[in-house]
Amino acid sequence: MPTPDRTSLADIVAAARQILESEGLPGLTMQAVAQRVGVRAPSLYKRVRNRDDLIRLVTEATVHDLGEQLTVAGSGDPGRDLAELAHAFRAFAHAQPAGYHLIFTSGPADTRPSLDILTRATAPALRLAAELAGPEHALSAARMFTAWANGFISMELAGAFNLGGDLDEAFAFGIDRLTAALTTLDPPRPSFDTGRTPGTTPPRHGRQPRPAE
Amino acid sequence: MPTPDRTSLADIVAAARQILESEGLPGLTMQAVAQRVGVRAPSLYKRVRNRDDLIRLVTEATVHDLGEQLTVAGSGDPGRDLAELAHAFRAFAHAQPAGYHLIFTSGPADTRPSLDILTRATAPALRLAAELAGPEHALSAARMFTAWANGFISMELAGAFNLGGDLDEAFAFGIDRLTAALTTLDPPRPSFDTGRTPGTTPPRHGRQPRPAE
DNA sequence: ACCTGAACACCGTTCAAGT
DNA sequence: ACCTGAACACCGTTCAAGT
Repeated sequence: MPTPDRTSLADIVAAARQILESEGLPGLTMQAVAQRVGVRAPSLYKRVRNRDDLIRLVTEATVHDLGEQLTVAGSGDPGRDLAELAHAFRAFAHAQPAGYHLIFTSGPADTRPSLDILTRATAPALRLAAELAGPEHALSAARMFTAWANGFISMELAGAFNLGGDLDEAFAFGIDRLTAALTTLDPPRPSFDTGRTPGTTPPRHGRQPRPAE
Repeated sequence: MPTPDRTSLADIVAAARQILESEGLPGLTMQAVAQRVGVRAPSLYKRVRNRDDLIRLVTEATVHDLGEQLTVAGSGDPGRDLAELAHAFRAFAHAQPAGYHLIFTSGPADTRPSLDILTRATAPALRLAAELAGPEHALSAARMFTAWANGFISMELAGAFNLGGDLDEAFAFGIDRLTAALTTLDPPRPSFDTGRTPGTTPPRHGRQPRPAE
Protein backbone atom coordinates (compact mmCIF):
# COMPACT_ATOMS: atom_id res chain seq x y z
CA MET A 1 0.00 0.00 0.00
CA PRO A 2 1.67 3.24 -1.12
CA THR A 3 2.09 5.87 1.55
CA PRO A 4 2.32 9.60 0.65
CA ASP A 5 5.86 10.65 -0.28
CA ARG A 6 7.77 12.27 2.50
CA THR A 7 9.99 14.32 0.19
CA SER A 8 10.57 15.16 -3.48
CA LEU A 9 13.42 15.74 -5.89
CA ALA A 10 12.75 19.47 -5.81
CA ASP A 11 12.97 19.46 -2.02
CA ILE A 12 16.21 17.54 -2.13
CA VAL A 13 17.85 19.86 -4.64
CA ALA A 14 16.67 22.93 -2.74
CA ALA A 15 18.05 21.55 0.51
CA ALA A 16 21.32 20.65 -1.17
CA ARG A 17 21.69 24.18 -2.53
CA GLN A 18 21.18 25.71 0.89
CA ILE A 19 23.69 23.36 2.47
CA LEU A 20 26.17 24.04 -0.32
CA GLU A 21 26.05 27.78 0.32
CA SER A 22 26.24 27.51 4.10
CA GLU A 23 28.67 24.61 4.51
CA GLY A 24 30.56 24.42 1.23
CA LEU A 25 30.89 21.43 -1.05
CA PRO A 26 32.58 19.19 1.55
CA GLY A 27 29.61 19.83 3.85
CA LEU A 28 27.17 18.74 1.16
CA THR A 29 26.81 15.18 2.44
CA MET A 30 23.95 12.82 1.78
CA GLN A 31 23.26 12.66 5.48
CA ALA A 32 23.04 16.44 5.82
CA VAL A 33 20.63 16.64 2.89
CA ALA A 34 18.56 13.77 4.24
CA GLN A 35 18.30 15.36 7.65
CA ARG A 36 17.17 18.66 6.17
CA VAL A 37 14.39 17.11 4.10
CA GLY A 38 13.37 14.82 6.95
CA VAL A 39 14.32 11.36 5.77
CA ARG A 40 17.26 9.00 6.20
CA ALA A 41 20.17 9.05 3.81
CA PRO A 42 19.31 5.79 1.99
CA SER A 43 15.94 7.23 0.97
CA LEU A 44 17.65 9.86 -1.18
CA TYR A 45 18.73 7.12 -3.57
CA LYS A 46 15.10 6.73 -4.65
CA ARG A 47 15.31 10.15 -6.37
CA VAL A 48 19.01 10.57 -7.06
CA ARG A 49 21.54 8.14 -8.47
CA ASN A 50 24.35 9.15 -6.12
CA ARG A 51 26.08 12.19 -4.67
CA ASP A 52 27.71 13.21 -7.97
CA ASP A 53 24.30 13.11 -9.57
CA LEU A 54 22.93 15.39 -6.86
CA ILE A 55 25.83 17.80 -7.37
CA ARG A 56 25.03 17.87 -11.07
CA LEU A 57 21.38 18.64 -10.37
CA VAL A 58 22.41 21.46 -8.04
CA THR A 59 24.75 22.82 -10.69
CA GLU A 60 22.11 22.70 -13.39
CA ALA A 61 19.54 24.41 -11.19
CA THR A 62 22.09 27.13 -10.50
CA VAL A 63 22.92 27.50 -14.20
CA HIS A 64 19.22 27.84 -14.90
CA ASP A 65 18.85 30.63 -12.33
CA LEU A 66 21.93 32.35 -13.66
CA GLY A 67 20.50 32.26 -17.16
CA GLU A 68 17.33 33.95 -15.93
CA GLN A 69 19.34 36.62 -14.13
CA LEU A 70 21.26 37.31 -17.32
CA THR A 71 18.28 38.08 -19.48
CA VAL A 72 19.03 41.76 -19.97
CA ALA A 73 16.62 44.26 -21.35
CA GLY A 74 18.10 45.07 -24.75
CA SER A 75 18.27 48.84 -24.54
CA GLY A 76 19.46 49.28 -28.11
CA ASP A 77 22.88 50.23 -26.75
CA PRO A 78 25.01 47.06 -26.77
CA GLY A 79 27.73 48.72 -24.73
CA ARG A 80 25.36 49.59 -21.95
CA ASP A 81 23.76 46.15 -22.16
CA LEU A 82 27.15 44.48 -21.85
CA ALA A 83 27.90 46.46 -18.71
CA GLU A 84 24.53 45.47 -17.31
CA LEU A 85 25.20 41.85 -18.17
CA ALA A 86 28.56 41.95 -16.43
CA HIS A 87 27.07 43.44 -13.30
CA ALA A 88 24.24 40.89 -13.27
CA PHE A 89 26.83 38.14 -13.61
CA ARG A 90 28.82 39.43 -10.68
CA ALA A 91 25.78 40.07 -8.51
CA PHE A 92 24.65 36.49 -9.02
CA ALA A 93 28.06 35.16 -8.05
CA HIS A 94 28.09 37.27 -4.90
CA ALA A 95 24.61 36.07 -3.98
CA GLN A 96 25.44 32.36 -4.31
CA PRO A 97 29.22 32.03 -4.48
CA ALA A 98 29.40 28.28 -3.89
CA GLY A 99 26.79 27.52 -6.54
CA TYR A 100 28.45 29.89 -8.96
CA HIS A 101 31.79 28.25 -8.36
CA LEU A 102 30.30 24.87 -9.12
CA ILE A 103 29.24 26.00 -12.59
CA PHE A 104 32.67 26.95 -13.82
CA THR A 105 34.82 24.49 -11.96
CA SER A 106 36.10 21.27 -13.41
CA GLY A 107 35.15 18.14 -11.54
CA PRO A 108 34.13 14.52 -12.00
CA ALA A 109 32.28 14.13 -15.30
CA ASP A 110 29.07 13.06 -13.58
CA THR A 111 28.86 16.37 -11.75
CA ARG A 112 29.05 18.57 -14.86
CA PRO A 113 25.89 20.23 -16.17
CA SER A 114 24.46 19.35 -19.55
CA LEU A 115 25.82 21.34 -22.43
CA ASP A 116 22.56 22.75 -23.71
CA ILE A 117 21.59 24.23 -20.37
CA LEU A 118 24.96 25.96 -20.28
CA THR A 119 24.47 27.16 -23.82
CA ARG A 120 21.10 28.67 -22.98
CA ALA A 121 22.58 30.59 -20.05
CA THR A 122 25.32 32.14 -22.16
CA ALA A 123 23.04 33.07 -25.05
CA PRO A 124 22.66 36.72 -23.98
CA ALA A 125 26.42 37.19 -24.01
CA LEU A 126 26.59 35.73 -27.50
CA ARG A 127 23.83 37.99 -28.77
CA LEU A 128 25.46 41.11 -27.33
CA ALA A 129 28.85 40.10 -28.63
CA ALA A 130 27.38 39.81 -32.10
CA GLU A 131 25.87 43.26 -31.82
CA LEU A 132 29.12 44.77 -30.62
CA ALA A 133 31.75 42.99 -32.66
CA GLY A 134 29.76 41.87 -35.67
CA PRO A 135 28.60 38.38 -36.56
CA GLU A 136 32.00 37.31 -37.85
CA HIS A 137 33.67 37.76 -34.46
CA ALA A 138 30.63 37.04 -32.33
CA LEU A 139 31.83 33.73 -30.91
CA SER A 140 35.37 34.85 -30.10
CA ALA A 141 34.06 38.12 -28.67
CA ALA A 142 31.52 36.34 -26.48
CA ARG A 143 34.25 34.00 -25.25
CA MET A 144 36.48 36.92 -24.45
CA PHE A 145 33.76 38.60 -22.44
CA THR A 146 32.70 35.45 -20.62
CA ALA A 147 36.29 34.46 -19.89
CA TRP A 148 37.09 37.85 -18.45
CA ALA A 149 33.93 38.16 -16.38
CA ASN A 150 34.14 34.63 -15.04
CA GLY A 151 37.87 34.91 -14.41
CA PHE A 152 37.48 38.16 -12.54
CA ILE A 153 34.65 36.86 -10.40
CA SER A 154 36.34 33.53 -9.72
CA MET A 155 39.54 35.20 -8.62
CA GLU A 156 37.60 37.66 -6.52
CA LEU A 157 35.75 34.83 -4.78
CA ALA A 158 38.93 32.80 -4.36
CA GLY A 159 40.73 35.76 -2.81
CA ALA A 160 43.31 35.69 -5.60
CA PHE A 161 43.38 39.49 -5.94
CA ASN A 162 45.70 40.23 -3.10
CA LEU A 163 47.34 43.51 -4.01
CA GLY A 164 44.66 45.69 -2.49
CA GLY A 165 43.04 48.42 -4.54
CA ASP A 166 39.39 48.81 -5.39
CA LEU A 167 37.90 45.71 -7.02
CA ASP A 168 34.80 47.60 -8.13
CA GLU A 169 37.07 49.99 -9.95
CA ALA A 170 39.00 47.15 -11.57
CA PHE A 171 35.73 45.57 -12.65
CA ALA A 172 34.47 48.82 -14.17
CA PHE A 173 37.84 49.27 -15.86
CA GLY A 174 37.48 45.82 -17.41
CA ILE A 175 33.98 46.52 -18.71
CA ASP A 176 35.11 49.79 -20.20
CA ARG A 177 38.20 48.39 -21.90
CA LEU A 178 36.41 45.29 -23.07
CA THR A 179 33.62 47.27 -24.64
CA ALA A 180 36.17 49.44 -26.39
CA ALA A 181 38.18 46.44 -27.58
CA LEU A 182 35.17 44.67 -29.02
CA THR A 183 33.50 47.75 -30.47
CA THR A 184 36.46 48.84 -32.54
CA LEU A 185 36.45 45.67 -34.59
CA ASP A 186 34.10 46.70 -37.38
CA PRO A 187 33.18 50.03 -38.91
CA PRO A 188 29.96 51.45 -37.45
CA ARG A 189 26.82 49.59 -38.42
CA PRO A 190 24.09 52.24 -38.41
CA SER A 191 21.32 49.81 -37.53
CA PHE A 192 22.74 49.47 -34.03
CA ASP A 193 23.69 53.11 -33.61
CA THR A 194 20.30 54.39 -32.54
CA GLY A 195 19.36 55.31 -29.05
CA ARG A 196 22.91 55.62 -27.73
CA THR A 197 23.39 57.65 -24.59
CA PRO A 198 26.44 59.81 -25.15
CA GLY A 199 29.43 59.01 -23.01
CA THR A 200 28.41 55.53 -21.92
CA THR A 201 30.57 53.80 -24.53
CA PRO A 202 33.87 54.88 -25.99
CA PRO A 203 33.91 56.36 -29.46
CA ARG A 204 34.40 54.09 -32.42
CA HIS A 205 37.57 54.51 -34.36
CA GLY A 206 36.42 53.11 -37.65
CA ARG A 207 39.55 50.99 -38.00
CA GLN A 208 39.64 48.25 -40.55
CA PRO A 209 38.86 44.82 -39.13
CA ARG A 210 42.02 43.00 -38.26
CA PRO A 211 42.68 39.47 -39.37
CA ALA A 212 41.69 36.96 -36.70
CA GLU A 213 45.18 35.37 -36.95
CA MET B 1 67.66 5.03 18.69
CA PRO B 2 66.70 7.05 15.61
CA THR B 3 66.31 5.08 12.41
CA PRO B 4 66.85 6.71 9.01
CA ASP B 5 63.74 8.47 7.68
CA ARG B 6 61.73 6.44 5.23
CA THR B 7 60.28 9.47 3.46
CA SER B 8 60.41 13.28 3.41
CA LEU B 9 58.10 16.24 3.01
CA ALA B 10 59.38 16.76 -0.52
CA ASP B 11 58.63 13.15 -1.40
CA ILE B 12 55.14 13.47 0.02
CA VAL B 13 54.33 16.64 -1.88
CA ALA B 14 55.73 15.22 -5.10
CA ALA B 15 53.69 12.05 -4.71
CA ALA B 16 50.59 14.07 -3.92
CA ARG B 17 51.05 16.16 -7.07
CA GLN B 18 51.32 13.06 -9.23
CA ILE B 19 48.23 11.52 -7.68
CA LEU B 20 46.36 14.80 -8.06
CA GLU B 21 47.02 14.90 -11.78
CA SER B 22 46.25 11.25 -12.42
CA GLU B 23 43.30 10.71 -10.06
CA GLY B 24 41.93 14.17 -9.39
CA LEU B 25 41.41 15.84 -6.04
CA PRO B 26 39.00 13.19 -4.71
CA GLY B 27 41.66 10.57 -5.43
CA LEU B 28 44.23 12.49 -3.43
CA THR B 29 43.77 10.51 -0.23
CA MET B 30 46.21 10.16 2.61
CA GLN B 31 46.33 6.43 2.03
CA ALA B 32 47.16 6.83 -1.66
CA VAL B 33 49.97 9.25 -0.85
CA ALA B 34 51.28 7.01 1.90
CA GLN B 35 51.29 3.99 -0.35
CA ARG B 36 53.21 5.86 -3.04
CA VAL B 37 55.93 7.05 -0.68
CA GLY B 38 56.12 3.67 1.01
CA VAL B 39 54.76 4.31 4.49
CA ARG B 40 51.41 3.95 6.26
CA ALA B 41 48.94 6.81 6.33
CA PRO B 42 49.46 7.78 10.00
CA SER B 43 53.15 8.43 9.31
CA LEU B 44 52.25 11.32 7.02
CA TYR B 45 51.07 13.29 10.02
CA LYS B 46 54.67 13.61 11.17
CA ARG B 47 55.33 15.96 8.21
CA VAL B 48 51.90 17.37 7.44
CA ARG B 49 49.23 18.71 9.75
CA ASN B 50 46.34 17.13 7.85
CA ARG B 51 44.96 16.64 4.34
CA ASP B 52 44.04 20.30 3.87
CA ASP B 53 47.58 21.23 4.80
CA LEU B 54 48.91 18.81 2.20
CA ILE B 55 46.60 20.30 -0.41
CA ARG B 56 47.93 23.74 0.47
CA LEU B 57 51.51 22.56 0.08
CA VAL B 58 50.68 21.05 -3.31
CA THR B 59 49.01 24.30 -4.37
CA GLU B 60 51.95 26.41 -3.26
CA ALA B 61 54.44 24.17 -5.04
CA THR B 62 52.35 24.50 -8.19
CA VAL B 63 52.13 28.28 -7.84
CA HIS B 64 55.88 28.38 -7.48
CA ASP B 65 56.38 26.39 -10.68
CA LEU B 66 53.87 28.56 -12.48
CA GLY B 67 55.76 31.65 -11.40
CA GLU B 68 58.97 30.24 -12.84
CA GLN B 69 57.23 29.40 -16.11
CA LEU B 70 55.93 32.95 -16.32
CA THR B 71 59.28 34.70 -16.16
CA VAL B 72 59.27 36.02 -19.71
CA ALA B 73 62.24 37.46 -21.45
CA GLY B 74 61.42 41.14 -21.69
CA SER B 75 61.92 41.73 -25.40
CA GLY B 76 61.30 45.46 -25.20
CA ASP B 77 57.95 44.94 -26.91
CA PRO B 78 55.36 44.70 -24.15
CA GLY B 79 52.68 43.53 -26.59
CA ARG B 80 54.76 40.62 -27.71
CA ASP B 81 55.74 39.84 -24.14
CA LEU B 82 52.11 39.82 -23.07
CA ALA B 83 51.28 37.32 -25.79
CA GLU B 84 54.17 35.16 -24.68
CA LEU B 85 53.02 35.40 -21.08
CA ALA B 86 49.51 34.34 -22.04
CA HIS B 87 50.78 31.34 -23.97
CA ALA B 88 53.08 30.31 -21.13
CA PHE B 89 50.13 30.55 -18.76
CA ARG B 90 47.99 28.34 -20.95
CA ALA B 91 50.75 25.82 -21.61
CA PHE B 92 51.31 25.41 -17.90
CA ALA B 93 47.60 24.82 -17.31
CA HIS B 94 47.50 22.20 -20.05
CA ALA B 95 50.54 20.44 -18.62
CA GLN B 96 49.11 20.18 -15.10
CA PRO B 97 45.40 20.95 -15.26
CA ALA B 98 44.49 19.66 -11.81
CA GLY B 99 47.27 21.60 -10.12
CA TYR B 100 46.42 24.71 -12.09
CA HIS B 101 42.78 24.41 -11.12
CA LEU B 102 43.75 24.20 -7.47
CA ILE B 103 45.48 27.57 -7.63
CA PHE B 104 42.49 29.58 -8.75
CA THR B 105 39.69 27.68 -7.11
CA SER B 106 38.08 28.67 -3.85
CA GLY B 107 38.18 26.05 -1.16
CA PRO B 108 38.60 25.60 2.59
CA ALA B 109 40.81 28.37 3.97
CA ASP B 110 43.50 25.93 5.08
CA THR B 111 44.04 24.79 1.50
CA ARG B 112 44.66 28.27 0.06
CA PRO B 113 48.23 29.28 -0.81
CA SER B 114 49.94 32.11 1.02
CA LEU B 115 49.39 35.54 -0.46
CA ASP B 116 52.99 36.48 -1.05
CA ILE B 117 53.73 33.37 -3.09
CA LEU B 118 50.73 34.22 -5.27
CA THR B 119 51.93 37.79 -5.55
CA ARG B 120 55.36 36.68 -6.72
CA ALA B 121 53.85 34.51 -9.45
CA THR B 122 51.74 37.35 -10.83
CA ALA B 123 54.55 39.91 -10.76
CA PRO B 124 55.41 39.53 -14.48
CA ALA B 125 51.83 40.34 -15.45
CA LEU B 126 51.89 43.42 -13.30
CA ARG B 127 55.16 44.60 -14.79
CA LEU B 128 53.93 44.13 -18.36
CA ALA B 129 50.62 45.78 -17.57
CA ALA B 130 52.50 48.82 -16.31
CA GLU B 131 54.55 48.96 -19.50
CA LEU B 132 51.46 48.68 -21.67
CA ALA B 133 48.88 50.74 -19.85
CA GLY B 134 51.05 53.07 -17.84
CA PRO B 135 51.68 53.04 -14.11
CA GLU B 136 48.35 54.68 -13.27
CA HIS B 137 46.35 51.80 -14.69
CA ALA B 138 48.88 49.05 -14.05
CA LEU B 139 46.93 47.24 -11.34
CA SER B 140 43.58 47.32 -13.11
CA ALA B 141 45.21 46.34 -16.39
CA ALA B 142 47.06 43.43 -14.80
CA ARG B 143 43.83 42.28 -13.21
CA MET B 144 42.05 42.48 -16.51
CA PHE B 145 44.71 40.38 -18.20
CA THR B 146 44.93 37.82 -15.43
CA ALA B 147 41.15 37.55 -15.15
CA TRP B 148 40.77 36.98 -18.84
CA ALA B 149 43.60 34.48 -19.17
CA ASN B 150 42.59 32.52 -16.10
CA GLY B 151 38.91 32.64 -17.02
CA PHE B 152 39.60 31.42 -20.52
CA ILE B 153 41.81 28.58 -19.35
CA SER B 154 39.49 27.58 -16.53
CA MET B 155 36.51 27.41 -18.85
CA GLU B 156 38.53 25.52 -21.40
CA LEU B 157 39.59 22.96 -18.80
CA ALA B 158 36.07 22.72 -17.41
CA GLY B 159 34.62 22.14 -20.87
CA ALA B 160 32.49 25.26 -20.53
CA PHE B 161 33.15 26.36 -24.11
CA ASN B 162 30.61 24.17 -25.81
CA LEU B 163 29.72 25.98 -29.01
CA GLY B 164 32.50 24.48 -31.08
CA GLY B 165 34.86 26.70 -33.01
CA ASP B 166 38.60 26.96 -32.67
CA LEU B 167 39.73 27.66 -29.12
CA ASP B 168 43.23 28.55 -30.26
CA GLU B 169 41.72 31.19 -32.47
CA ALA B 170 39.55 32.52 -29.65
CA PHE B 171 42.63 32.68 -27.41
CA ALA B 172 44.63 34.57 -30.03
CA PHE B 173 41.67 36.87 -30.56
CA GLY B 174 41.64 37.62 -26.84
CA ILE B 175 45.34 38.40 -26.72
CA ASP B 176 45.05 40.69 -29.71
CA ARG B 177 42.03 42.60 -28.42
CA LEU B 178 43.40 42.79 -24.90
CA THR B 179 46.68 44.22 -26.07
CA ALA B 180 44.81 46.78 -28.11
CA ALA B 181 42.50 47.67 -25.25
CA LEU B 182 45.32 48.18 -22.77
CA THR B 183 47.68 49.90 -25.17
CA THR B 184 45.30 52.65 -26.16
CA LEU B 185 45.05 53.98 -22.65
CA ASP B 186 47.88 56.48 -22.62
CA PRO B 187 49.59 58.57 -25.26
CA PRO B 188 52.81 56.99 -26.52
CA ARG B 189 55.61 56.95 -23.99
CA PRO B 190 58.78 57.01 -26.11
CA SER B 191 60.91 55.15 -23.57
CA PHE B 192 58.94 51.95 -24.28
CA ASP B 193 58.59 52.45 -28.02
CA THR B 194 61.95 51.07 -29.04
CA GLY B 195 62.48 47.72 -30.60
CA ARG B 196 58.91 47.17 -31.73
CA THR B 197 58.35 44.71 -34.52
CA PRO B 198 55.84 46.30 -36.87
CA GLY B 199 52.45 44.63 -36.97
CA THR B 200 52.73 42.69 -33.74
CA THR B 201 50.75 45.24 -31.76
CA PRO B 202 47.96 47.51 -32.91
CA PRO B 203 48.70 51.19 -33.47
CA ARG B 204 48.22 53.58 -30.64
CA HIS B 205 45.47 56.11 -31.00
CA GLY B 206 46.76 58.72 -28.62
CA ARG B 207 43.41 59.12 -26.91
CA GLN B 208 43.20 60.94 -23.64
CA PRO B 209 43.14 58.67 -20.61
CA ARG B 210 39.57 58.04 -19.53
CA PRO B 211 38.46 58.47 -15.94
CA ALA B 212 38.66 55.18 -14.08
CA GLU B 213 35.02 55.55 -12.91
C1' DA C 1 62.52 10.11 16.46
C1' DC C 2 59.95 7.91 13.32
C1' DC C 3 56.73 4.22 12.20
C1' DT C 4 52.80 1.15 12.87
C1' DG C 5 48.30 -1.39 14.03
C1' DA C 6 44.28 -0.59 16.21
C1' DA C 7 40.63 2.22 17.00
C1' DC C 8 37.09 5.89 16.28
C1' DA C 9 34.03 8.91 13.85
C1' DC C 10 32.24 9.80 9.56
C1' DC C 11 30.77 9.10 4.86
C1' DG C 12 28.66 6.90 0.41
C1' DT C 13 26.12 3.15 -0.91
C1' DT C 14 23.51 -1.34 -0.94
C1' DC C 15 19.85 -4.26 0.49
C1' DA C 16 16.68 -7.03 2.92
C1' DA C 17 12.93 -6.16 5.76
C1' DG C 18 9.31 -3.29 7.09
C1' DT C 19 4.78 -0.26 6.13
C1' DA D 1 6.10 2.31 -3.62
C1' DC D 2 8.64 4.47 -0.43
C1' DC D 3 11.27 4.27 3.85
C1' DT D 4 14.45 2.32 7.25
C1' DG D 5 18.19 -0.09 10.10
C1' DA D 6 21.95 -2.73 9.44
C1' DA D 7 25.90 -3.62 7.08
C1' DC D 8 30.11 -2.83 4.20
C1' DA D 9 33.96 -0.44 2.26
C1' DC D 10 36.49 3.55 2.62
C1' DC D 11 38.51 7.69 4.52
C1' DG D 12 40.78 11.17 7.93
C1' DT D 13 42.79 11.26 12.21
C1' DT D 14 44.54 9.97 16.93
C1' DC D 15 47.38 7.36 19.95
C1' DA D 16 49.63 3.91 22.55
C1' DA D 17 53.01 0.68 21.58
C1' DG D 18 56.81 -0.72 19.02
C1' DT D 19 61.92 -0.08 16.93
